[in-house]
Amino acid sequence: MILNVDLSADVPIYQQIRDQVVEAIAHGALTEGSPLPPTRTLAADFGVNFHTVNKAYDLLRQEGLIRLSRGTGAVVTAAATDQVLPSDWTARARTLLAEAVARGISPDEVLRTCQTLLTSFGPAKQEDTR
Amino acid sequence: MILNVDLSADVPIYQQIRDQVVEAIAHGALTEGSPLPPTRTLAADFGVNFHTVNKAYDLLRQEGLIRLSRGTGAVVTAAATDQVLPSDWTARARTLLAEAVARGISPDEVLRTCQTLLTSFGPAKQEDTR
Amino acid sequence: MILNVDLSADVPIYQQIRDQVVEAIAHGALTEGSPLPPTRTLAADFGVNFHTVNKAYDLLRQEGLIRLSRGTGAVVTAAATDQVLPSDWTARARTLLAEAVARGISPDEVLRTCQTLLTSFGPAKQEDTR
Amino acid sequence: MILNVDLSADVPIYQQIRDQVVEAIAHGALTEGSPLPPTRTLAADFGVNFHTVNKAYDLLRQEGLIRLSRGTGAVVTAAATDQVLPSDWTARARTLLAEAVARGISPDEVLRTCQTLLTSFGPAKQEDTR
DNA sequence: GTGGTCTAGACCACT
DNA sequence: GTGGTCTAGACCACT
Repeated sequence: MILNVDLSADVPIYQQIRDQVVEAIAHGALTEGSPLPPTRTLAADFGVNFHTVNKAYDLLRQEGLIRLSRGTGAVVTAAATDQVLPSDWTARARTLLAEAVARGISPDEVLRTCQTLLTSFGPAKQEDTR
Repeated sequence: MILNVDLSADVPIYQQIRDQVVEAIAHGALTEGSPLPPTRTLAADFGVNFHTVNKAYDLLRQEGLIRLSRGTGAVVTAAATDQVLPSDWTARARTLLAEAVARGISPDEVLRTCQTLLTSFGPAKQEDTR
Repeated sequence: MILNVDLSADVPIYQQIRDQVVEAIAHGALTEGSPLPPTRTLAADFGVNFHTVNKAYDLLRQEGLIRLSRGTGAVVTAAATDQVLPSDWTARARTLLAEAVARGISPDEVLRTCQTLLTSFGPAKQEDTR
Repeated sequence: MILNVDLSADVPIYQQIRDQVVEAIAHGALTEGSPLPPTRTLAADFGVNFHTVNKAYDLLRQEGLIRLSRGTGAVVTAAATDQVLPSDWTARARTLLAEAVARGISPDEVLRTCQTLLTSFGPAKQEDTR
């Protein structure tokens, strides 16, 4: 897993780390049981404060995507069993999609973009077993 | 246009108002030139301070979705002419979609949800059944 | 003189009219004594309210660039005799130039842009006398 | 960094603060990572309400020039990487320059003034005379 | 009558 | 201790 943080971006660093872990899980680069780098290692790599990485991991834990334990470190949790999108996700999606449409982009074009983004996730899961 | 604010939600009230205006524009409930309620009127309807509505309107103005002038009040701006999704929109969409997939929802299911949300926007204009 | 107003722009229409008259004078398309179109004519051409054009003309009058009289209509005033830039102009220029530099554009590049804009004004004054 | 606000000027106080921070960045008095004074401290210094400073900082944040976070306060963002002047900047510059020329100032004189203003920005970085 | 600005003061969220 | 949000109320600018 390769993470990149942009120290000068307007998105908080902990949020960037959280987002990239989420995307890595979606891509299948991280699967159930995959260990995440120790917070201190990651912090050293990025040259950021240890607490910043800690905060990202804590966010992911709150979202139920990773498990933290003293000995084992951080590992990816099994995907949730319930297959319904939480209503707050739908609300955020509605607003985001509305934003594009309100700016004059056609719904078709927006959907195509979503499809492109989604297909970039799916395939990785069929872990190539050569 | 029907707006609802949830005073106890963790999303700031001004953001909720902004989001709902964006959605109303996407739905076609508000179109180019449509007047928005005066800040103070809307504030009274919601039982919130007019400054809160003011901030929402100011956000929308900065996003180029509405125009504000003292005498005339707030009116919806024409949709932008450029039809490309800004890269920052795509980045936000990528993260949001990844979040659903990382939670174990299948990409197909996520796409269907997006499609449902999007069709609730577009059709309003094609609704004439002649 | 050809004026264009963008009804959907975020810049107020009266401001757009004012700006374009200023630019026409700078270009030499309008010189001392040149008549401006009657406000009602211009308003009809643009499909805007008569008061909007009126406001633009009043702004120009306050700036000393045109003269208004009931019979004669609006005519361009002689260029001011004092050849110094008012301090408030310099202040506005300072802020505008600083904005570009603060965003990482090199001062040289900014100056070149100013020069290009300025040379587009000058030549027109040598009214071709064929 | 030395800031001055003129309470009796027609330019809003929050705009004056915003402009001066922009100029300080252009001058190199504030560089990437430089902390800005806490909103409440600055407000006390000027004898204005902290909300006024807040609005100025919020503007700067939206322009991407500073970053705000609760614990850390306000710090200057890295300069943008793209080196092109946005078209809206050029439009504003065109109008401003036209204004000077329309008042009878020679384009050469205007350009010289721009150059003087610009050289007051750049050199701060090259000032090391080793 | 409309939005725009500013003051004053409270409480909250995050560090 | 820092910014973020919200309320309450005043006065101003422009239509």
